[in-house]
Amino acid sequence: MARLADPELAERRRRQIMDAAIACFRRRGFHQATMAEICAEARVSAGALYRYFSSKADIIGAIAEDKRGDNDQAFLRAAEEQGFVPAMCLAARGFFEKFSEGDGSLIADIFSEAIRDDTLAAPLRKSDAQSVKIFTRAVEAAQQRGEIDARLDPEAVTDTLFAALEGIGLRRAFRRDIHTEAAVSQFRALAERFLEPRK
Amino acid sequence: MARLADPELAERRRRQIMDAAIACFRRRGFHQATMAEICAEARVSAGALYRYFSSKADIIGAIAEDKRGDNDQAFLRAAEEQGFVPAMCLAARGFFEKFSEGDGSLIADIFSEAIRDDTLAAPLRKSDAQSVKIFTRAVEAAQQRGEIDARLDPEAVTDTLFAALEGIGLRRAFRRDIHTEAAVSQFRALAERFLEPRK
DNA sequence: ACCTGAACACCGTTCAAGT
DNA sequence: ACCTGAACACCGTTCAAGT
Repeated sequence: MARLADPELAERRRRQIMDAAIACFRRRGFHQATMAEICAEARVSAGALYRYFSSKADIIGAIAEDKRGDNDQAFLRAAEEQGFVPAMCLAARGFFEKFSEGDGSLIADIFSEAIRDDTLAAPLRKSDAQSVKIFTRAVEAAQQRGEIDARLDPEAVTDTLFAALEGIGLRRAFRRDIHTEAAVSQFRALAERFLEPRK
Repeated sequence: MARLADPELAERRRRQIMDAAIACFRRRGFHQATMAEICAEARVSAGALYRYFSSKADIIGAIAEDKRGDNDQAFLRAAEEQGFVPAMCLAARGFFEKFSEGDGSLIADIFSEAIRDDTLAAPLRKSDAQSVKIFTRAVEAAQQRGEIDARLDPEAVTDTLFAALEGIGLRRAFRRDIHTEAAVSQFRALAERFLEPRK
């Protein structure tokens, strides 16, 4: 990538290309969508695109990094107002809705690219770790309020809940199951029993 | 695909190609591995390969179908001898070990291909449903023995445990976390609390 | 500096020709 | 019937030339 002079133009172009790419990936999936399509949708030439992104994988990486953490702050507020499990279910609903709208395979694609390509995975791990940190704080607060068993390790709880969320979402996308509320109930049943304090 | 005369030769060729493909996918991932590499590894020409598989996706579909359910019978026996959770953790260990050996991204690839491509997904859904059925029977037996809360829906339990297993495996592959035993413990903690009968 | 678009390299798939 | 491998179609990326 060449040196960029105007950071504001660069930011605008990156958004323009990412938005076009999101539209294309939604329609056809990461591997089916072609760079030519993305260029047409973004109304830039191939050469221009490669000025702002070093590869196709780089685009999906930027999209993933951009989207993650969007709802972290909303979750924190909800956790304090309504309690941890209801807030977590709210977050789960948002997540499952995205899957049903066709982002399901996009998330699977991101996983598979990130697992294979370390230069793509590194920044994603960083923003994932940030989300984990935020949710972990909410777990600790809920433990102090007695909502979550105090013997559970807060960070392990977060990671397990994220894994369950992603696993349920993937399996539903795989089965073409579009009943979002059923998925939320499934997740809630798991979370309640997992977190519940024991005598 | 042309009509095949000798079913035994056909089966041998398919195995030969699938084994070569597994080796290539392990080394370089589904999308990085080329058909030329698979042909070289299997010592057949491109034309010969396409006599037995209709596409690259078809190969990964056959591999997934072939591998799934390998351990279902072993699990059933273990569930009766040692109880449900220990047997499930044994299955989990086997699953996580595969992830650590580099099949992690392969499973992510299978998910992402299957979510996008319905002709690939259909047979996979069928064999997945069979595994679910087998594990569901074990859940019912464990409920009658009082190991699992009788109020839980057996099939939902199975699906949730599968989702957790796959989610934990994917996240660990994503984080380059190779501590299999830690993953098993994480899964066991979740499963025990999820399934435990309540007063 | 920023952009264009033709050219390049590569790869999945097909098919005419061989045994 | 079964196979070969060159040819084809396509796509991610680069780069010489333009403003």
